[in-house]
Amino acid sequence: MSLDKQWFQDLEARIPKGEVRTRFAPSPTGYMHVGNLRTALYTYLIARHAGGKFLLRIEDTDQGRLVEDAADIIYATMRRCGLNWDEGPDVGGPVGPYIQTQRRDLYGKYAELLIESGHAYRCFCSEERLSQLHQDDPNAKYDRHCLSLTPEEIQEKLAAGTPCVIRQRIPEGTTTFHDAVYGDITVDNSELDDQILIKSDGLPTYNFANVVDDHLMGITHVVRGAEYLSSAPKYNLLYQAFGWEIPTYVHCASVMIADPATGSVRKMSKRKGDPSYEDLMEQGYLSEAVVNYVALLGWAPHGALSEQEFFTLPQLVDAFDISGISKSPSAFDLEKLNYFNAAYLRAMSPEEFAKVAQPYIRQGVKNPAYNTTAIAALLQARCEKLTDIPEKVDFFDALPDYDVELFTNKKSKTNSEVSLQMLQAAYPLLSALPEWSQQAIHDALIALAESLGVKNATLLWPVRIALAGKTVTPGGAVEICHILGRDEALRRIQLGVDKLNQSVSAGDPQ
RNA sequence: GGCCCGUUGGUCAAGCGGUUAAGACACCGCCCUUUCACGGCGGUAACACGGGUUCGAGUCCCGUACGGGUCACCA
Repeated sequence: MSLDKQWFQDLEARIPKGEVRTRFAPSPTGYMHVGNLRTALYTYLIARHAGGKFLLRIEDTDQGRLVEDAADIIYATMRRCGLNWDEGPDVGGPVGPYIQTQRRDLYGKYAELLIESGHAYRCFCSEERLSQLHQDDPNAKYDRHCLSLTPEEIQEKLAAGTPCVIRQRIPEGTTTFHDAVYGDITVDNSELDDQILIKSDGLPTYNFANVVDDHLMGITHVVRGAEYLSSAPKYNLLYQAFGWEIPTYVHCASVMIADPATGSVRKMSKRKGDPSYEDLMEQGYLSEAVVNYVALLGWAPHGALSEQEFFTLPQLVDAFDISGISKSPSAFDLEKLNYFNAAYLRAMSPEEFAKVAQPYIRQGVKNPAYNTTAIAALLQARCEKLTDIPEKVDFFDALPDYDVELFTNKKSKTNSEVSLQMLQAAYPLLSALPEWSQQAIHDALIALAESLGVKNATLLWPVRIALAGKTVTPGGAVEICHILGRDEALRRIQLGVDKLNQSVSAGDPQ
């Protein structure tokens, strides 16, 4: 087979030079995992920080694992996180196509190049033979059975249509590669297998497609999970065999999660029920909060910024630095994400918050008479995530069947008898209030407490219990009273009076 | 098991030869207060272990232990 030099030259001529170019290269097999998201984020930040280009490439060479619509989920997630790409499957670019199956013809030609230069060879070994080899010694590498085939034998098998793969020929010696996070790493080539470059279906393996595409797309920084650290030497050998410039490797340690079952940490895994980005969104987290939190899982800014922990995406772009990436795995902590999310919720303007909270409030409060904006105002400082909302506000629709014991609170100095007196005093006051505003209700109740000679809490505790039927509520007695409206508020207070009357007349001990 | 990587409080982490070893989450206490929060103040808690190198080591080197990764026609 003769190779068309011009074809290669044309392809190479398209490679942009003189700018930082990074790529996120997911395989479309499912959802965006937290570790993936972080890798995508760092990849994006490195490019943007340097004023370079960020590309998206879909690695779909495994026909057996394709998942319908998985690529769309990736696009949507990336966009929602603000990780916009300059080149990619849907937006095009100078070095496309950006989907590997659409580039399938090209990998074989490059593999052919390697065969010509002696860096690769065809292998006709059957799956049976290979599995037998593996059975004999599970740790064995390929025995290079096909390396000794003569050109005639190869032609013969090819002509006969024997399925074959192309393998990388690993040379003798040692290989050293440099990683921006881990430094120099040297391995003995005897540790390296003659890995398959082109599968028998003609498609490249991940390792090969990655190298070819990264080169052809002008990628300067290869950012990926640390699980690829051990295959990096094979990459270097491939780059060297082609005579290509080796990119800067940036390997990122795994994202772990505490496993309550074992009391230790393990790698995050969807299969074990650990949340993906999509799950977190469903659970009421804000995308900005997740991105901010995830950025800090395995990276920290240096110097003056080392105490800062709240970053917008543009601020991350500005502050991000590869040298701040951690070598050791870090654990995803939902508690801390909650903290970030709560902080983001509180930092929103009341209008913004009311807007995002509205659907969640409506899950708990169906009655259209109740103003969701007013309820939102009470909620803003009181929830860590949006999904906390419905159960916090359900008492507006229906007063729970609460226990009379709730009226007794030591700190407020209330018991059933005191509460009864308070409610009986509050009822006519509220009933006669000329204006049903929050201010008017507040002033009237505070004045009542003073005239009764009790502390505010002694009056307000029972009122709030009667109105809400629960000890913990968003907002105090005044706010709830106002939102419920006069009729409903009075009805509930009367209900409280009745309940207390029964209890007191029954002679219940305090 | 071979090879590679890692190890600062429960968690995220700063530190890059000389510090009383930052800060944040969580936890505890106090204050504020109309419940719960929010906010404010304070507190408990860490350099895995053993050898070196050095006047001096969390910081450098070597072991040990523990943890992780990887050894596919998966990515």
